[in-house]
Order: sequence, then C-alpha cells, then structure tokens
Amino acid sequence: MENKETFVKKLRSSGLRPTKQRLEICKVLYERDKTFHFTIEELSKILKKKSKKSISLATIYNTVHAFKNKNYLKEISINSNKSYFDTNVSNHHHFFNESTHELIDLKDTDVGVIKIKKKIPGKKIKSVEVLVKISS
Amino acid sequence: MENKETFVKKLRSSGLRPTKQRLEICKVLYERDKTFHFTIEELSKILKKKSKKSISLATIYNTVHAFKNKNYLKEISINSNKSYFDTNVSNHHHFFNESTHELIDLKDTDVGVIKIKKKIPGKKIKSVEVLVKISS
DNA sequence: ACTTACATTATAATGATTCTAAAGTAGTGT
DNA sequence: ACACTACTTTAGAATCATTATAATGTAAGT
Ligand SMILES: [Mn+2]
Ligand SMILES: [Mn+2]
Ligand SMILES: [Zn+2]
Ligand SMILES: [Zn+2]
Repeated sequence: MENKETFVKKLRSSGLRPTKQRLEICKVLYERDKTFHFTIEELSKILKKKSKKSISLATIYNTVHAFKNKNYLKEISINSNKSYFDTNVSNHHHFFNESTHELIDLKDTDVGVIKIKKKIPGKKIKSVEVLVKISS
Repeated sequence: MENKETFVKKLRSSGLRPTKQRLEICKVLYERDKTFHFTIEELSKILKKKSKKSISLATIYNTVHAFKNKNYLKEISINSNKSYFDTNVSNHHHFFNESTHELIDLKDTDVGVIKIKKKIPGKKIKSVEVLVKISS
C-alpha cells in the first residue's frame, strides 16, 4: 500500500521522528489491503515474528498512543479487559464476533442512515457508532 | 419501586440467597425511577454512604457479576479502564457524555429502526446497539 | 440444633497499562 | 564530522481494576 518514504514523511509531518521501531510498526499496521483491528498483545506478537530485534512493549504502547493522538489510529469501544485499536480512523460501524473476539468493519451503506431524534441541551454529537454483536 | 419481599423472591427464584448484602445492593440498584448506569467504584461509594456496616469490595464484585449472570444487570461497551453496568438489561442505545463519563439511555423511538444489510455466513446477530458520543 | 452448601471477607494474585529514569538516537547547527 | 539537545527507547517498577484464595460466617433444609 504505502512505502517507507511515505511513512517517513507522514511521521515527520506530525512531529514524530521516523525511528526504526515506528517504521516497523507502520509496516505492520498500514501495509495491508484491509482495515486492521488489533490489541496491543496481538500487535506485539506480530512484531515478534516479523522483526529480528524485538521492540519493547513500552515502545509499542508509546507508539500506539502517539499514533492515536495523531489520528492515525482509533480506539474502539468493546467491553473487554483489553483495548482494541483500528487503522480505520473514520466513524464507522462494526460487527463483533463474540466467539473469536474479531472486529469487522461495516460500510455505511451496510447499515443505512441513523437519525438521532433526541437532543441533549448544550451537547454536540461527536460520533454515532453501531456495534453489532454476532456469534455462531 | 420494589419492596424488600420482591427482592427476596427474585433472588430465591434465581437460586441466589437473599443475604443482607445482596438486599442492600438491590435497594441501591433497583429502588429508583430511572435506569441506573454505574461503575463498581461508584456503586461502592453509594453503598458506603447508605449502609452502616460496609460491604466488602469483593462482595460488590461478586454480586454484580452474579446479577449480570442472572440477567438482572448488563455490562455496557465503553472504552474505559473500568466496566460500566446498567440496570436496563434490554437491548438499547446510549448517549455517552465524554465530559462527565455519564451514560444516558435512548429509547428505540429516539433512534429509529436500524437495518443491518450485511450478513456473515453462519453467524447470527445477537444485538445491535448504538453509542452516541456527546460533549459540550 | 445439626448439617452443609452457599456467601462474605480480608488479603493476595493477576494482568493490562502507565510511569520512571537511564541509555540511545535523530535532527540541527557548527 | 562533531557536538548539542530534544525526543525516543527500554527494562523494570508502579498502578489500578479485577479476580482468586481460603478462612470464617450464614441461610435454609432436616
Ligand atoms: Mn486507553
Ligand atoms: Mn468484565
Ligand atoms: Zn473498524
Ligand atoms: Zn442503559
């Protein structure tokens, strides 16, 4: 999808130094065709396999949070002891497979328009997201 | 709303002994007009104020989980380090106030029908819930 | 009253996440 | 190339919500 130079530019343009750890993580996160949903633990396992020199867990946490703050990642609301992250940072809906704990993106057209008729005085709507729980 | 005898019957009928701790917790949870959304920490604080003899934190956790298993409470998907619980156990939608971390129920009529057009082969839809994040 | 399965409790353990502070590195300027 | 400095990585400790342990207490049937 994207090459190393693109990652380097994006990182620099957001004030993040393109370190080799961050670039490794970018490759895992963004060199794919589809949206990637993951927990820190899963990301950590993937990085262990891919890289010769391991990246410390603290750095994985730091990087994921830095990317989240720069809006390159999004945190997803799932009841779990672990946080889920998503490379699709747009407002969008999900299937959540309760058997496998896997998240799957829904397109807006898969759900249709959602009209929130109730208003809370003085409050603005920041996002409207649907979570569809599924299981076998 | 409900009196002590009702709680006693409900607990007995689900195979839970109506202990004084559980009845205290029932009062806090169910003797109210509106749906109650809470974290364990909040429930614990309320119980500290209300009761003379304090209920141990372990019991509060045990009871909340027992009630959840018996479908007297429901756990809510919010990204947070803490779990949220809800006395409204039906499938329903929420506002989440990002400033105050407060949950507010939406009626089905406040949202309208949500049609999920995508299907996952071999999977059944267990629930469809909308989370509307709001802030000032 | 006796019995026993279920509950409560203090406390320890767990596990995800965050913090600390020391060592390493990227980018800037000379 | 070298020095400087701010940013980054890292191992390990700390934190904090939650769960487990195991001893003590209690509800309810006999
Ligand atoms: Mn978080
Ligand atoms: Mn839970
Ligand atoms: Zn997604
Ligand atoms: Zn609710």
